[in-house]
Amino acid sequence: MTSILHEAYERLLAAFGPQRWWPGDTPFEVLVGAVLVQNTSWKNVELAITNLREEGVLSFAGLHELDQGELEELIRPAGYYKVKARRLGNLLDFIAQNYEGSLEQMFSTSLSTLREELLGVNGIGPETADSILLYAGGLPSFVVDAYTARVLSRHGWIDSSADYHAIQEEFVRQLPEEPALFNEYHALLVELGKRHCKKAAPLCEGCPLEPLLPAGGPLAPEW
DNA sequence: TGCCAGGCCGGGT
DNA sequence: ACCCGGCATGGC
Repeated sequence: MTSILHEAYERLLAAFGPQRWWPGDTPFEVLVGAVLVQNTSWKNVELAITNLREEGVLSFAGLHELDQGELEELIRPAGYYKVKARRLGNLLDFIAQNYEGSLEQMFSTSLSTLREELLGVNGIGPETADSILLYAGGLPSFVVDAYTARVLSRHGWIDSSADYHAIQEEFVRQLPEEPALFNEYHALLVELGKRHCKKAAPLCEGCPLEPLLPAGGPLAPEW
């Protein structure tokens, strides 16, 4: 009843401990962060979030009514600020039109339906959608990011050309669909990536998963 | 000092 | 169906 991805999870948890992750005091804050963090370090996102909080607009109504130019200036530290202001606007418009501006109402929709709807919003791709579903909504949607793909690829557990959906399917296939597990696992993979699996470092020095390097190739049946 | 960070879109082959 | 440039700031 074990799998290589389950085993990897246990190792990461033992090595790093629980991450208690995704900084954000409210689901709305998490949702905003999910857009702002696109291809950007969390450090920069924190600066932008701080600006929004100090301006008193870190709420649905506050952000939705905000002038686009004002929004751009406030989120500037997060980079791509014009694009992200537009994408945030698109997302808030969507929530206003379909769920009366209520996240609670939005997250009461079925997971698969809501995911498709989010992907229909311009600027919301698979990772951002899954981050919102999992970290803001508490729904079991596994988040795949650049670190996840790199870690799995370097261990030979997936083909380096595997796309988002294929990678996500591996996790769903091997793990129970529990939001708390998906949440913690993604956080652990990001931590692993930061410490041992950066893009420029071909070797994973001191990687806690090193002993797992296999015997049997990618996703060997015995796992 | 250059490279990178928890993507995604649009236009070109 | 791919491939690629554009988007932008702050940290190491």
